[in-house]
Amino acid sequence: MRIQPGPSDISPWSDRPDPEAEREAKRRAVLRMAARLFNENGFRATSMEDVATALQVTKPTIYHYFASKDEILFECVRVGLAQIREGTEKAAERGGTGLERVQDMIHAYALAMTEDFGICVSRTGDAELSPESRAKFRALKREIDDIMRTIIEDGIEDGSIRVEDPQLATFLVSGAINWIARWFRPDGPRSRAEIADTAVAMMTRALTA
Amino acid sequence: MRIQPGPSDISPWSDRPDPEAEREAKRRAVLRMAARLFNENGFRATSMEDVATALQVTKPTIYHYFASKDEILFECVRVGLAQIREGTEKAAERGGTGLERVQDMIHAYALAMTEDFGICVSRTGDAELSPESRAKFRALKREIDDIMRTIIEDGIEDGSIRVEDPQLATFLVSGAINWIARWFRPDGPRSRAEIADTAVAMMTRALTA
DNA sequence: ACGGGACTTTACCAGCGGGTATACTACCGA
DNA sequence: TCGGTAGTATACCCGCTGGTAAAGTCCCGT
Repeated sequence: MRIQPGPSDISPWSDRPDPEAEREAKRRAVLRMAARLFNENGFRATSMEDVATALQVTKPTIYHYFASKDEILFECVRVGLAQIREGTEKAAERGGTGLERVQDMIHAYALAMTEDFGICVSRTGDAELSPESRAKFRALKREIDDIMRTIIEDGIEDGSIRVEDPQLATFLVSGAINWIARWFRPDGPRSRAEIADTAVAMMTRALTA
Repeated sequence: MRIQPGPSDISPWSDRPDPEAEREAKRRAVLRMAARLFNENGFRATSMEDVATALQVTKPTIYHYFASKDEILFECVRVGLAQIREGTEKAAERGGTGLERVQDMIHAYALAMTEDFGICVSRTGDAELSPESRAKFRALKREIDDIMRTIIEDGIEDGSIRVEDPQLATFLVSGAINWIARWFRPDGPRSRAEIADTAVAMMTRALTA
Protein backbone atom coordinates (compact mmCIF):
# COMPACT_ATOMS: atom_id res chain seq x y z
CA MET A 1 0.00 0.00 0.00
CA ARG A 2 2.85 2.42 -0.55
CA ILE A 3 1.69 5.70 -2.10
CA GLN A 4 4.88 6.75 -3.83
CA PRO A 5 6.90 3.92 -5.27
CA GLY A 6 10.54 4.83 -4.74
CA PRO A 7 13.61 3.54 -6.51
CA SER A 8 13.83 0.59 -4.14
CA ASP A 9 10.76 -0.86 -5.82
CA ILE A 10 12.47 -1.40 -9.10
CA SER A 11 16.17 -1.28 -8.42
CA PRO A 12 17.89 -4.34 -6.97
CA TRP A 13 20.76 -2.09 -5.95
CA SER A 14 18.67 -0.33 -3.38
CA ASP A 15 20.46 0.12 -0.05
CA ARG A 16 17.85 -1.89 1.84
CA PRO A 17 15.53 -4.61 0.62
CA ASP A 18 11.86 -3.72 0.51
CA PRO A 19 10.50 -4.33 4.01
CA GLU A 20 7.08 -5.20 2.66
CA ALA A 21 8.56 -7.82 0.38
CA GLU A 22 10.54 -9.20 3.29
CA ARG A 23 7.42 -9.46 5.38
CA GLU A 24 5.65 -11.23 2.57
CA ALA A 25 8.59 -13.60 2.11
CA LYS A 26 8.47 -14.49 5.79
CA ARG A 27 4.73 -15.10 5.62
CA ARG A 28 5.28 -17.44 2.72
CA ALA A 29 8.05 -19.23 4.56
CA VAL A 30 5.71 -19.84 7.48
CA LEU A 31 3.01 -21.06 5.13
CA ARG A 32 5.26 -23.44 3.28
CA MET A 33 6.76 -24.92 6.41
CA ALA A 34 3.32 -25.25 7.98
CA ALA A 35 1.98 -26.96 4.85
CA ARG A 36 4.83 -29.47 4.89
CA LEU A 37 4.36 -30.29 8.55
CA PHE A 38 0.59 -30.52 8.14
CA ASN A 39 1.04 -32.87 5.21
CA GLU A 40 3.52 -35.02 7.05
CA ASN A 41 2.02 -35.21 10.53
CA GLY A 42 -1.52 -34.02 10.11
CA PHE A 43 -3.01 -30.65 10.98
CA ARG A 44 -4.16 -31.36 14.52
CA ALA A 45 -1.01 -33.25 15.41
CA THR A 46 1.13 -30.32 14.33
CA SER A 47 1.48 -27.68 17.03
CA MET A 48 2.37 -24.08 16.41
CA GLU A 49 5.41 -24.82 18.49
CA ASP A 50 6.44 -27.41 15.91
CA VAL A 51 6.09 -24.93 13.08
CA ALA A 52 8.04 -22.33 15.01
CA THR A 53 10.92 -24.62 15.93
CA ALA A 54 11.16 -25.88 12.37
CA LEU A 55 11.65 -22.26 11.30
CA GLN A 56 14.01 -21.62 14.22
CA VAL A 57 11.85 -18.93 15.72
CA THR A 58 9.35 -18.85 18.56
CA LYS A 59 5.58 -19.09 18.61
CA PRO A 60 4.79 -15.37 19.11
CA THR A 61 6.84 -14.59 16.02
CA ILE A 62 4.43 -16.63 13.96
CA TYR A 63 1.48 -14.96 15.61
CA HIS A 64 2.98 -11.68 14.52
CA TYR A 65 2.25 -12.68 10.94
CA PHE A 66 -0.92 -14.71 11.36
CA ALA A 67 -3.89 -14.34 13.65
CA SER A 68 -4.56 -18.01 14.29
CA LYS A 69 -3.71 -21.55 13.34
CA ASP A 70 -6.93 -21.64 11.39
CA GLU A 71 -5.82 -18.69 9.28
CA ILE A 72 -2.57 -20.45 8.46
CA LEU A 73 -4.31 -23.59 7.30
CA PHE A 74 -6.81 -21.64 5.27
CA GLU A 75 -4.07 -19.63 3.59
CA CYS A 76 -2.30 -22.88 2.71
CA VAL A 77 -5.32 -24.33 1.01
CA ARG A 78 -6.17 -20.98 -0.60
CA VAL A 79 -2.74 -20.87 -2.24
CA GLY A 80 -3.07 -24.51 -3.27
CA LEU A 81 -6.48 -23.98 -4.78
CA ALA A 82 -5.24 -20.86 -6.56
CA GLN A 83 -2.45 -22.90 -8.14
CA ILE A 84 -4.94 -25.45 -9.39
CA ARG A 85 -7.22 -22.74 -10.78
CA GLU A 86 -4.33 -20.93 -12.42
CA GLY A 87 -3.27 -24.03 -14.29
CA THR A 88 -6.76 -25.06 -15.25
CA GLU A 89 -7.84 -21.61 -16.42
CA LYS A 90 -4.79 -21.23 -18.60
CA ALA A 91 -5.68 -24.58 -20.10
CA ALA A 92 -9.35 -23.72 -20.49
CA GLU A 93 -8.59 -20.49 -22.32
CA ARG A 94 -6.52 -22.28 -24.93
CA GLY A 95 -9.72 -23.54 -26.46
CA GLY A 96 -10.15 -26.81 -28.29
CA THR A 97 -12.65 -29.59 -27.76
CA GLY A 98 -14.03 -30.42 -24.34
CA LEU A 99 -11.79 -33.47 -24.20
CA GLU A 100 -8.67 -31.47 -25.00
CA ARG A 101 -9.49 -28.91 -22.35
CA VAL A 102 -10.22 -31.50 -19.68
CA GLN A 103 -6.94 -33.18 -20.56
CA ASP A 104 -5.07 -29.95 -19.94
CA MET A 105 -6.99 -29.44 -16.74
CA ILE A 106 -6.21 -32.92 -15.44
CA HIS A 107 -2.56 -32.41 -16.28
CA ALA A 108 -2.32 -29.14 -14.35
CA TYR A 109 -4.40 -30.53 -11.49
CA ALA A 110 -2.20 -33.62 -11.17
CA LEU A 111 0.96 -31.53 -11.12
CA ALA A 112 -0.49 -29.36 -8.37
CA MET A 113 -1.17 -32.50 -6.34
CA THR A 114 2.57 -33.13 -6.13
CA GLU A 115 3.38 -29.81 -4.47
CA ASP A 116 3.16 -28.69 -0.86
CA PHE A 117 0.09 -26.50 -1.05
CA GLY A 118 -1.76 -28.73 -3.46
CA ILE A 119 -1.19 -31.73 -1.22
CA CYS A 120 -2.51 -29.66 1.64
CA VAL A 121 -5.73 -29.04 -0.29
CA SER A 122 -6.29 -32.73 -0.82
CA ARG A 123 -5.42 -33.80 2.69
CA THR A 124 -7.33 -31.12 4.55
CA GLY A 125 -10.71 -32.29 5.70
CA ASP A 126 -13.56 -29.87 6.10
CA ALA A 127 -13.72 -30.59 9.81
CA GLU A 128 -10.31 -29.11 10.46
CA LEU A 129 -11.27 -25.56 9.58
CA SER A 130 -13.37 -23.07 11.49
CA PRO A 131 -16.95 -22.72 10.24
CA GLU A 132 -16.16 -19.52 8.33
CA SER A 133 -13.00 -20.82 6.70
CA ARG A 134 -14.73 -24.09 5.99
CA ALA A 135 -17.47 -22.32 4.05
CA LYS A 136 -14.94 -20.44 1.92
CA PHE A 137 -12.86 -23.60 1.42
CA ARG A 138 -15.85 -25.57 0.22
CA ALA A 139 -16.89 -22.77 -2.11
CA LEU A 140 -13.44 -22.62 -3.70
CA LYS A 141 -13.26 -26.39 -4.12
CA ARG A 142 -16.71 -26.40 -5.57
CA GLU A 143 -15.67 -23.85 -8.18
CA ILE A 144 -12.97 -26.20 -9.40
CA ASP A 145 -15.39 -29.10 -9.55
CA ASP A 146 -17.83 -26.92 -11.44
CA ILE A 147 -15.19 -25.97 -13.97
CA MET A 148 -14.39 -29.60 -14.65
CA ARG A 149 -18.04 -30.58 -14.85
CA THR A 150 -18.74 -27.74 -17.29
CA ILE A 151 -15.83 -28.72 -19.50
CA ILE A 152 -17.03 -32.33 -19.50
CA GLU A 153 -20.51 -31.18 -20.47
CA ASP A 154 -18.98 -29.16 -23.29
CA GLY A 155 -17.14 -32.27 -24.38
CA ILE A 156 -20.35 -34.26 -24.43
CA GLU A 157 -21.95 -31.64 -26.65
CA ASP A 158 -19.08 -31.49 -29.11
CA GLY A 159 -18.88 -35.28 -29.12
CA SER A 160 -15.35 -35.60 -27.78
CA ILE A 161 -16.49 -37.04 -24.45
CA ARG A 162 -19.04 -39.74 -23.72
CA VAL A 163 -20.21 -40.26 -20.14
CA GLU A 164 -23.66 -40.65 -18.64
CA ASP A 165 -23.39 -38.51 -15.53
CA PRO A 166 -21.01 -35.52 -15.83
CA GLN A 167 -21.19 -34.79 -12.12
CA LEU A 168 -20.33 -38.32 -11.12
CA ALA A 169 -17.60 -38.48 -13.76
CA THR A 170 -16.12 -35.30 -12.29
CA PHE A 171 -16.09 -36.79 -8.81
CA LEU A 172 -14.41 -39.98 -9.97
CA VAL A 173 -11.80 -38.24 -12.11
CA SER A 174 -10.98 -35.62 -9.50
CA GLY A 175 -10.82 -38.42 -6.95
CA ALA A 176 -8.15 -40.24 -8.91
CA ILE A 177 -6.22 -36.97 -9.18
CA ASN A 178 -6.70 -35.85 -5.58
CA TRP A 179 -5.55 -39.21 -4.32
CA ILE A 180 -2.15 -38.61 -5.88
CA ALA A 181 -1.45 -36.33 -2.93
CA ARG A 182 -1.81 -39.31 -0.61
CA TRP A 183 0.83 -41.56 -2.13
CA PHE A 184 3.19 -39.27 -4.04
CA ARG A 185 6.73 -39.02 -2.69
CA PRO A 186 9.21 -36.65 -4.34
CA ASP A 187 11.92 -39.29 -4.04
CA GLY A 188 9.70 -42.01 -5.53
CA PRO A 189 10.42 -43.85 -8.77
CA ARG A 190 8.05 -41.78 -10.93
CA SER A 191 8.56 -38.17 -11.93
CA ARG A 192 5.80 -35.58 -11.59
CA ALA A 193 5.51 -35.44 -15.37
CA GLU A 194 5.18 -39.22 -15.72
CA ILE A 195 2.40 -39.29 -13.16
CA ALA A 196 0.55 -36.40 -14.75
CA ASP A 197 0.87 -37.90 -18.25
CA THR A 198 -0.37 -41.31 -17.15
CA ALA A 199 -3.24 -39.75 -15.26
CA VAL A 200 -4.27 -37.84 -18.38
CA ALA A 201 -4.03 -40.98 -20.51
CA MET A 202 -6.12 -43.14 -18.19
CA MET A 203 -8.73 -40.51 -17.45
CA THR A 204 -9.01 -39.79 -21.16
CA ARG A 205 -10.00 -43.40 -21.74
CA ALA A 206 -12.38 -43.24 -18.82
CA LEU A 207 -14.14 -40.26 -20.40
CA THR A 208 -14.40 -41.64 -23.93
CA ALA A 209 -16.12 -44.69 -25.29
CA MET B 1 -12.59 -68.24 25.80
CA ARG B 2 -15.35 -70.37 27.30
CA ILE B 3 -14.22 -73.94 27.90
CA GLN B 4 -17.56 -75.70 27.80
CA PRO B 5 -20.06 -74.28 25.34
CA GLY B 6 -23.48 -74.51 26.99
CA PRO B 7 -26.93 -74.62 25.46
CA SER B 8 -27.06 -70.82 25.41
CA ASP B 9 -24.53 -70.88 22.60
CA ILE B 10 -26.84 -72.51 20.15
CA SER B 11 -30.32 -72.13 21.52
CA PRO B 12 -32.17 -68.88 20.97
CA TRP B 13 -34.58 -69.95 23.71
CA SER B 14 -32.02 -69.63 26.39
CA ASP B 15 -33.30 -67.80 29.47
CA ARG B 16 -30.71 -65.06 29.19
CA PRO B 17 -28.92 -63.74 26.15
CA ASP B 18 -25.31 -64.77 25.88
CA PRO B 19 -23.28 -62.29 27.92
CA GLU B 20 -20.33 -62.62 25.60
CA ALA B 21 -22.47 -61.78 22.64
CA GLU B 22 -23.86 -58.79 24.50
CA ARG B 23 -20.38 -57.58 25.25
CA GLU B 24 -19.44 -57.98 21.62
CA ALA B 25 -22.58 -56.13 20.55
CA LYS B 26 -21.67 -53.24 22.82
CA ARG B 27 -18.14 -53.16 21.46
CA ARG B 28 -19.55 -52.96 17.96
CA ALA B 29 -21.94 -50.22 18.98
CA VAL B 30 -19.03 -48.20 20.30
CA LEU B 31 -17.06 -48.83 17.14
CA ARG B 32 -19.88 -47.84 14.83
CA MET B 33 -20.70 -44.67 16.73
CA ALA B 34 -17.02 -43.76 16.91
CA ALA B 35 -16.60 -44.33 13.18
CA ARG B 36 -19.54 -42.08 12.40
CA LEU B 37 -18.27 -39.30 14.62
CA PHE B 38 -14.74 -39.65 13.29
CA ASN B 39 -16.04 -39.47 9.74
CA GLU B 40 -18.18 -36.46 10.45
CA ASN B 41 -15.93 -34.37 12.68
CA GLY B 42 -12.50 -35.86 12.22
CA PHE B 43 -10.59 -38.16 14.54
CA ARG B 44 -8.70 -35.60 16.58
CA ALA B 45 -11.69 -33.31 16.89
CA THR B 46 -13.79 -36.12 18.29
CA SER B 47 -13.27 -36.61 22.01
CA MET B 48 -14.00 -39.79 23.88
CA GLU B 49 -16.51 -37.70 25.77
CA ASP B 50 -18.32 -37.08 22.49
CA VAL B 51 -18.46 -40.78 21.70
CA ALA B 52 -19.69 -41.56 25.19
CA THR B 53 -22.45 -38.95 25.22
CA ALA B 54 -23.61 -40.01 21.79
CA LEU B 55 -24.05 -43.52 23.22
CA GLN B 56 -25.61 -42.11 26.38
CA VAL B 57 -22.94 -43.58 28.63
CA THR B 58 -19.83 -42.13 30.25
CA LYS B 59 -16.22 -42.20 29.26
CA PRO B 60 -15.00 -44.94 31.63
CA THR B 61 -17.67 -47.22 30.26
CA ILE B 62 -15.98 -47.04 26.90
CA TYR B 63 -12.62 -47.64 28.45
CA HIS B 64 -14.08 -50.79 29.91
CA TYR B 65 -14.30 -52.17 26.39
CA PHE B 66 -11.29 -50.54 24.75
CA ALA B 67 -7.85 -49.74 26.04
CA SER B 68 -7.33 -46.48 24.20
CA LYS B 69 -8.65 -44.14 21.57
CA ASP B 70 -6.01 -45.47 19.25
CA GLU B 71 -7.34 -48.99 19.63
CA ILE B 72 -10.83 -47.81 18.73
CA LEU B 73 -9.67 -46.12 15.57
CA PHE B 74 -7.58 -49.09 14.58
CA GLU B 75 -10.47 -51.48 15.11
CA CYS B 76 -12.65 -49.25 12.94
CA VAL B 77 -10.23 -49.34 10.04
CA ARG B 78 -9.55 -53.04 10.58
CA VAL B 79 -13.24 -53.81 10.20
CA GLY B 80 -13.45 -51.55 7.18
CA LEU B 81 -10.46 -53.14 5.52
CA ALA B 82 -11.84 -56.59 6.30
CA GLN B 83 -15.08 -55.66 4.53
CA ILE B 84 -13.15 -54.57 1.46
CA ARG B 85 -11.09 -57.73 1.45
CA GLU B 86 -14.12 -59.92 1.95
CA GLY B 87 -15.82 -58.46 -1.08
CA THR B 88 -12.75 -58.51 -3.25
CA GLU B 89 -11.73 -62.05 -2.37
CA LYS B 90 -15.17 -63.39 -3.09
CA ALA B 91 -14.92 -61.66 -6.45
CA ALA B 92 -11.40 -62.89 -7.11
CA GLU B 93 -12.33 -66.51 -6.44
CA ARG B 94 -15.10 -66.42 -9.01
CA GLY B 95 -12.45 -66.56 -11.67
CA GLY B 96 -12.68 -65.09 -15.15
CA THR B 97 -10.35 -62.72 -16.96
CA GLY B 98 -8.29 -60.14 -15.15
CA LEU B 99 -10.65 -57.45 -16.31
CA GLU B 100 -13.71 -59.27 -15.00
CA ARG B 101 -12.09 -59.81 -11.63
CA VAL B 102 -10.94 -56.23 -11.30
CA GLN B 103 -14.46 -55.13 -12.19
CA ASP B 104 -15.87 -57.20 -9.34
CA MET B 105 -13.22 -55.88 -7.04
CA ILE B 106 -13.94 -52.25 -7.91
CA HIS B 107 -17.63 -52.87 -7.39
CA ALA B 108 -17.16 -54.31 -3.91
CA TYR B 109 -14.56 -51.68 -3.03
CA ALA B 110 -16.86 -48.86 -4.09
CA LEU B 111 -19.74 -50.24 -2.07
CA ALA B 112 -17.51 -50.46 1.00
CA MET B 113 -16.63 -46.80 0.53
CA THR B 114 -20.23 -45.86 1.20
CA GLU B 115 -20.38 -47.47 4.63
CA ASP B 116 -19.23 -46.25 8.03
CA PHE B 117 -16.13 -48.37 8.46
CA GLY B 118 -15.09 -48.16 4.84
CA ILE B 119 -15.34 -44.39 4.92
CA CYS B 120 -13.21 -44.47 8.05
CA VAL B 121 -10.51 -46.35 6.16
CA SER B 122 -10.39 -43.76 3.43
CA ARG B 123 -10.47 -40.74 5.71
CA THR B 124 -7.98 -41.94 8.29
CA GLY B 125 -4.53 -40.59 7.68
CA ASP B 126 -1.48 -42.53 8.73
CA ALA B 127 -0.50 -39.78 11.13
CA GLU B 128 -3.53 -40.31 13.32
CA LEU B 129 -2.54 -43.76 14.52
CA SER B 130 0.15 -44.80 16.96
CA PRO B 131 3.34 -46.09 15.36
CA GLU B 132 2.37 -49.73 15.97
CA SER B 133 -1.18 -49.39 14.69
CA ARG B 134 0.06 -47.34 11.79
CA ALA B 135 2.40 -50.11 10.70
CA LYS B 136 -0.40 -52.67 10.77
CA PHE B 137 -2.77 -50.28 9.00
CA ARG B 138 -0.33 -49.65 6.21
CA ALA B 139 0.34 -53.35 5.83
CA LEU B 140 -3.36 -54.13 5.51
CA LYS B 141 -3.93 -51.35 3.00
CA ARG B 142 -0.92 -52.48 1.05
CA GLU B 143 -2.36 -55.98 0.82
CA ILE B 144 -5.43 -54.60 -0.88
CA ASP B 145 -3.36 -52.55 -3.28
CA ASP B 146 -1.26 -55.63 -4.03
CA ILE B 147 -4.35 -57.68 -4.80
CA MET B 148 -5.57 -55.11 -7.28
CA ARG B 149 -2.16 -54.73 -8.87
CA THR B 150 -1.84 -58.49 -9.24
CA ILE B 151 -5.25 -58.78 -10.84
CA ILE B 152 -4.38 -55.99 -13.25
CA GLU B 153 -1.14 -57.76 -14.14
CA ASP B 154 -3.14 -60.94 -14.77
CA GLY B 155 -5.42 -58.92 -17.01
CA ILE B 156 -2.49 -57.62 -18.98
CA GLU B 157 -1.25 -61.17 -19.53
CA ASP B 158 -4.60 -62.51 -20.65
CA GLY B 159 -5.08 -59.46 -22.87
CA SER B 160 -8.22 -58.13 -21.18
CA ILE B 161 -6.43 -55.09 -19.74
CA ARG B 162 -4.00 -52.72 -21.38
CA VAL B 163 -2.05 -50.27 -19.21
CA GLU B 164 1.60 -49.35 -19.10
CA ASP B 165 2.24 -49.19 -15.39
CA PRO B 166 0.12 -51.59 -13.27
CA GLN B 167 1.22 -49.98 -10.02
CA LEU B 168 0.33 -46.48 -11.15
CA ALA B 169 -2.93 -47.71 -12.62
CA THR B 170 -3.77 -49.28 -9.26
CA PHE B 171 -3.09 -46.01 -7.46
CA LEU B 172 -5.25 -44.00 -9.84
CA VAL B 173 -8.16 -46.45 -9.83
CA SER B 174 -8.12 -46.94 -6.08
CA GLY B 175 -7.90 -43.17 -5.74
CA ALA B 176 -11.10 -42.67 -7.69
CA ILE B 177 -12.76 -45.29 -5.49
CA ASN B 178 -11.36 -44.09 -2.18
CA TRP B 179 -12.44 -40.56 -2.94
CA ILE B 180 -16.05 -41.70 -2.97
CA ALA B 181 -15.85 -41.72 0.81
CA ARG B 182 -15.18 -37.98 0.74
CA TRP B 183 -18.26 -36.88 -1.15
CA PHE B 184 -20.83 -39.65 -0.70
CA ARG B 185 -23.91 -38.77 1.32
CA PRO B 186 -26.53 -41.44 2.06
CA ASP B 187 -29.28 -38.92 1.36
CA GLY B 188 -27.69 -37.82 -1.92
CA PRO B 189 -29.31 -38.21 -5.34
CA ARG B 190 -27.37 -41.34 -6.32
CA SER B 191 -27.79 -44.78 -4.82
CA ARG B 192 -24.85 -46.87 -3.69
CA ALA B 193 -25.45 -49.25 -6.57
CA GLU B 194 -25.51 -46.46 -9.16
CA ILE B 195 -22.22 -45.11 -7.90
CA ALA B 196 -20.58 -48.52 -7.86
CA ASP B 197 -21.84 -49.36 -11.35
CA THR B 198 -20.65 -46.08 -12.83
CA ALA B 199 -17.29 -46.43 -11.13
CA VAL B 200 -16.90 -49.90 -12.65
CA ALA B 201 -17.87 -48.62 -16.09
CA MET B 202 -15.48 -45.68 -16.08
CA MET B 203 -12.57 -47.56 -14.57
CA THR B 204 -13.11 -50.36 -17.07
CA ARG B 205 -12.59 -47.89 -19.89
CA ALA B 206 -9.56 -46.47 -18.10
CA LEU B 207 -8.02 -49.95 -17.96
CA THR B 208 -8.72 -50.97 -21.56
CA ALA B 209 -7.60 -49.47 -24.81
C1' DA C 1 -28.73 -64.34 52.48
C1' DC C 2 -24.35 -63.62 50.57
C1' DG C 3 -20.11 -63.29 47.95
C1' DG C 4 -18.33 -62.14 43.59
C1' DG C 5 -17.82 -60.44 39.13
C1' DA C 6 -19.38 -57.58 35.32
C1' DC C 7 -20.55 -53.11 34.52
C1' DT C 8 -21.11 -48.20 35.29
C1' DT C 9 -20.52 -43.76 37.43
C1' DT C 10 -18.50 -39.64 39.90
C1' DA C 11 -14.60 -37.19 40.48
C1' DC C 12 -10.20 -36.32 39.33
C1' DC C 13 -5.36 -35.64 37.30
C1' DA C 14 -1.63 -34.23 34.26
C1' DG C 15 0.01 -32.63 30.09
C1' DC C 16 -0.46 -30.38 26.00
C1' DG C 17 -1.35 -26.70 22.92
C1' DG C 18 -3.50 -22.36 21.25
C1' DG C 19 -3.03 -17.95 22.30
C1' DT C 20 -1.34 -13.58 24.94
C1' DA C 21 0.89 -9.89 28.09
C1' DT C 22 4.95 -7.83 28.37
C1' DA C 23 9.34 -6.51 27.70
C1' DC C 24 13.48 -6.20 24.93
C1' DT C 25 16.12 -5.07 20.56
C1' DA C 26 17.10 -2.96 16.11
C1' DC C 27 16.42 0.22 12.90
C1' DC C 28 14.27 4.31 10.86
C1' DG C 29 13.09 9.24 10.28
C1' DA C 30 13.36 13.79 12.37
C1' DT D 1 20.01 12.31 20.01
C1' DC D 2 15.52 10.79 20.46
C1' DG D 3 11.16 8.67 19.81
C1' DG D 4 8.40 5.41 17.25
C1' DT D 5 7.58 1.15 15.03
C1' DA D 6 8.47 -3.65 13.44
C1' DG D 7 9.89 -7.79 15.01
C1' DT D 8 11.37 -11.18 18.35
C1' DA D 9 11.69 -13.53 22.80
C1' DT D 10 10.42 -14.96 27.82
C1' DA D 11 7.08 -16.35 30.58
C1' DC D 12 2.63 -17.35 31.34
C1' DC D 13 -2.57 -18.70 31.27
C1' DC D 14 -6.31 -21.83 30.79
C1' DG D 15 -9.36 -24.96 28.67
C1' DC D 16 -9.60 -29.30 26.78
C1' DT D 17 -8.88 -34.20 26.48
C1' DG D 18 -6.97 -38.80 27.16
C1' DG D 19 -6.86 -41.64 30.75
C1' DT D 20 -7.53 -43.39 35.77
C1' DA D 21 -8.83 -44.34 40.78
C1' DA D 22 -12.23 -45.61 43.54
C1' DA D 23 -16.68 -46.24 44.75
C1' DG D 24 -20.87 -48.03 43.99
C1' DT D 25 -24.86 -50.95 41.54
C1' DC D 26 -26.91 -54.90 39.53
C1' DC D 27 -27.33 -59.58 38.87
C1' DC D 28 -25.86 -64.19 39.21
C1' DG D 29 -24.91 -68.84 41.31
C1' DT D 30 -24.64 -70.99 45.68
